[in-house]
Amino acid sequence: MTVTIYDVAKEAKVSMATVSRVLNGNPNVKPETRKRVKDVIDRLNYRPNAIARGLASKRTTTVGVIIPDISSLYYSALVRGLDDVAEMYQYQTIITNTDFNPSAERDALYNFMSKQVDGIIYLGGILNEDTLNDIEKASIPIVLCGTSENDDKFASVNIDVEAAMDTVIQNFIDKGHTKCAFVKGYYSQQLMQHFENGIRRTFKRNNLEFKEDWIIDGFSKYDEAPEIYNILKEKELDIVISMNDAIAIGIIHAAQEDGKVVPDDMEVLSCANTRLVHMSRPTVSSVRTPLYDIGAVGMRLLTKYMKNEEVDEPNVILPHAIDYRDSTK
Amino acid sequence: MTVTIYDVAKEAKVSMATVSRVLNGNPNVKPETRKRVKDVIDRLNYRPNAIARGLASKRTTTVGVIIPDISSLYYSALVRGLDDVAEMYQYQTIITNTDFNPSAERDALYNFMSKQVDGIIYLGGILNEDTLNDIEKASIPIVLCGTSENDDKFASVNIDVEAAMDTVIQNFIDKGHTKCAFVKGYYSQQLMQHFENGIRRTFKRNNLEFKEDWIIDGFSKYDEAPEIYNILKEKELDIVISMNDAIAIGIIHAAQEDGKVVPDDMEVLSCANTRLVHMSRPTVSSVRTPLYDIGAVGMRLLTKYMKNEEVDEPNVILPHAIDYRDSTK
DNA sequence: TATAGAAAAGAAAACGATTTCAAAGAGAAT
DNA sequence: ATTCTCTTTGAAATCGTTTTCTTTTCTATA
Repeated sequence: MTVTIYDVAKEAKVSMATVSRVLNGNPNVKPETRKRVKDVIDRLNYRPNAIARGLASKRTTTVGVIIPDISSLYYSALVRGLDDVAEMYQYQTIITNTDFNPSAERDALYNFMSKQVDGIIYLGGILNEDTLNDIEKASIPIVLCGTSENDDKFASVNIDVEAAMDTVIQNFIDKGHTKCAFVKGYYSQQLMQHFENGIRRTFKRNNLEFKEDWIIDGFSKYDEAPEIYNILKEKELDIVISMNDAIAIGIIHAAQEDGKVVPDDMEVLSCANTRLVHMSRPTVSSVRTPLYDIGAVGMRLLTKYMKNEEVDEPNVILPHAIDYRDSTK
Repeated sequence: MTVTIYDVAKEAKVSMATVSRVLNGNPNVKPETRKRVKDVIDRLNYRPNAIARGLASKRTTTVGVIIPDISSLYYSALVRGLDDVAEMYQYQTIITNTDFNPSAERDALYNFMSKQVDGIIYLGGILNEDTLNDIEKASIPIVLCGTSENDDKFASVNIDVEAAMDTVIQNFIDKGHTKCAFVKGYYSQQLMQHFENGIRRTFKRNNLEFKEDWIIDGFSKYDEAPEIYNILKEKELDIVISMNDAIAIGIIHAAQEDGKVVPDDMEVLSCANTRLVHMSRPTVSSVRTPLYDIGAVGMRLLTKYMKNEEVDEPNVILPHAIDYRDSTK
């Protein structure tokens, strides 16, 4: 039926071991033998069974990816970066959406372990302590991308979000503002915490109070923006830092609907950096997070671990910038 | 080191076969034995090795997905639908981005075969004849989602895009228009062909000529829209059917930049149906393609094939609608 | 009490590769 | 011609399951 390494061996009049050597580029094969085997492989159209290979070698050339939601522009940009690098290094990815659900994350992780993935990229929420231990016990390399884990236990790739927020807020304060709304989004708690920390520390440094009720949480979609806008209006907050692009745009639209002009009557800045920021009018000022690169660098880092290469810096901080566009003055 | 089925068997004082039976819910196990084995499994924290399982059973609970670009809103929406259903049926997906590159598609397909996937979801361009034969030979179930393959050789899920275009164009013609631009996008040739066919047939039925140079091809990104707009202006085309949301929005913006008012001076309708259509001003009229559902239904269909269930209709056509928003009169 | 038949359990052969270890072959040096 | 070394090859174990085929153990009936 399907042609196996045994068929090739028989046909080429060598042992399975030799075929295996040819397959894996082992140099200890006489050139003529190699050629003979290769010819047979071509002729029989033989393709090694990756599952059998995985069982024997304990390597699957597969990496598991945990992600909240692939249909989000933010995460899919990350994933594209990570997939492209995986492809370069001949790995495939198994992606699991978890919507930040801890038990879904746990299940996914155990699934990965059972499928013997060579490594894991984690873009999720908070890792459960027990699950963590199990991953460590299985000694599967794992890299955290853009989730801003405090713990230096794991390799990670991020930007310095606190610094980014510091810059943004200082800029607003320098222009005479003393308050701002912070609209959270559908991201991991820690990531949001880091953003918040950045905002807080800048207010503090300037001896200004950051009021708890400037934090607006619990919204995740563009459609909910009018609701958010009403809250902003009520609280008389005309500087808005939104973690989410789509929500930032929604707030702008809601303001316009209300007869306001952005940025004259309200300034909006987004912390995400998807294509959307260019696609609204006015265009949205934002923190330039290199999403694709975070994914790419994360996967590159992971390949190093998977191939047991030297890693000089396990916690990578990528550069960021603030792009001021038309939604701010 | 890692605990295997053998360890469980020894500890529970049964054979591996019995443990395997418990694992797979085989009824031929005495309840007390079952309990004993289960207890040991829990105690040892045993997790079956999916690779070994795959080798022995020839089932991997994995499906391969071929997709042009996961970072596209269009495709990631499809994928989310398909992933959710896969998850329900306990399958994981391996996703490969191919950018419509035929050789990348081929490689991905062979990779899937070597990894012994239980099924394949294809959202790509055109399948190569040889590759096709190999898939058939390997008898791996495959479902085409939203790629509008003419061939009824494979199961598929689509909307009737020709009918959709017919409706749209007839509507424009009824309002007295006699020409329209058709801006292609980053989708499969066949899909675009189907859209084009729909447009053509409606013009023909109305005894109107559809001019070849109304077709604008070769653009894929929002940023390129100003260029497209210039072409439109030159050709004096004020009705624009864009296959891509982002490009539709870009054209609207370019028109506005040029002092025109959409829809008064130019009407724009998009064939894609991503969240973007709501997020521009004016909002974009579009064909309501149920992307998530196409993915979900496609995966459901695939599970039927993978479990050898009865399939009554392998070529599913999902309902569509035309949503007229503010970019058309 | 014997016994047929069903239910439960075990032994061992797959599955299709890699990998270890030993053996054979080929030259080179003496 | 013999020995030694290095290269090339093969035999067989191994990876961790499932599955087939027996064998053993029950249960119910005669």
